[in-house]
Amino acid sequence: MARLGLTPQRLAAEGAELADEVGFDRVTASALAQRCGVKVASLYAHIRSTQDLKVRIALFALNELADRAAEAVAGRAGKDALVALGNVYRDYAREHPGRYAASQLRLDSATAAASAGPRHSQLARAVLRGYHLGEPEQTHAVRLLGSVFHGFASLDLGGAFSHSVPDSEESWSWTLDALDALLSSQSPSNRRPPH
Amino acid sequence: MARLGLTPQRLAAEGAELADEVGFDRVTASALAQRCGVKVASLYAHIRSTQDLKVRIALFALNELADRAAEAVAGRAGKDALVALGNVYRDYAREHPGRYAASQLRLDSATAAASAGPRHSQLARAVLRGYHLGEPEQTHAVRLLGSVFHGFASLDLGGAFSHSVPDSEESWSWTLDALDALLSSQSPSNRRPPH
DNA sequence: TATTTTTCCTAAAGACTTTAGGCAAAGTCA
DNA sequence: TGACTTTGCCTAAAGTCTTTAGGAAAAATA
Repeated sequence: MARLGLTPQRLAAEGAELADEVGFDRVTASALAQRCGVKVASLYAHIRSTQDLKVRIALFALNELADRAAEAVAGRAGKDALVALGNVYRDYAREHPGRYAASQLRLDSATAAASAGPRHSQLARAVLRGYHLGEPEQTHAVRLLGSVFHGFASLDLGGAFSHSVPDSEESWSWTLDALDALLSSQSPSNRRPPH
Repeated sequence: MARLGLTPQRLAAEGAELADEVGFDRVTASALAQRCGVKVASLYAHIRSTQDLKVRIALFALNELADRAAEAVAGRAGKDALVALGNVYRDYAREHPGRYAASQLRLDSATAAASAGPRHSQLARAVLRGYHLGEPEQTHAVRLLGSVFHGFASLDLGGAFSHSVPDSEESWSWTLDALDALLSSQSPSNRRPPH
């Protein structure tokens, strides 16, 4: 009965660790309680349900990922920014597979709107400033970036590219080059920004 | 005790239906048994475990998806083939969200190798024949296509593009145009194939 | 200090998974 | 056809996870 001072935030963070260790789909209230040195029922003072816990982990991961993305994009522009942003997603999926899986959890629209999701779009928009796109091209490009980054990270994480030549790494560089070329050619001026 | 003639294949198909109705993560042996008009324990004559059931549903979905992709690509070339292939994935995710989620289930490498996964790569390669890429560009392009198709379908399904202007549909057309342009520019001849 | 709130606990009910053992239907073979 | 084996379904039961209810002690508040 020594009180441990658990909070929903702390539980989300511990849950994120647990997800990385055993997989997001195996995060249970039982396992988390054990990890925190507490009985299962005690968790229900802090979370409403296991689903609620999973949502909190998802929000935690989305936020952490947005923080990293913001850090990577700051002070960079053009292709540098594009590569830095892409690497954040790819590296996060590799370093924190459980959190990455959590970040893909389906959220209801109110929760999604209050999540760090919009920050991710904003960061993609910031990167695209270097390519001088108008609307609606910029929005399309935001979605393309999201699709490629998420799709690549997801397939890479799933092992779709492993045990096969060439290296996943090479395809990733090639993909970033291709995206840069594509976005540059979409620019109204149709010129590459200065290196 | 009227015997229903269940088989692992039939259970996978019923499981796929169930996944579309309630979501892949809520597919349980209990629910499937109820749906088949059988007691839970009876399922274990056909499947080893719930995990085994999920794997079978995943394989079912991958196969069905590959069949559709093959059908769409047959008799088409160039951009037509690219668009047709992309639409298969996008439409499948929309029509069969549970099956699409199942198709993303992580499989161990032996199972993955025996799945329809390789057929998907082959179909992407077939589409890319129209762009006359050499190696390793073709492999990179296969991966890019996989990333974009999967990423877009996944985000679209997650509602990331809904309730927002412009329409997801427009971004999809734009994306396919962009991919076509990109692949054409990667071609050694650097010329667009005839329309 | 007295009171209220919070955080932990034990207990218990309900759902899902999985194994064990039994019985009758379906398939096999004289 | 009748005996034998196999198969597919059943009931029963044990284990895990979720969730609620109610109680006791620590922490916060007045």
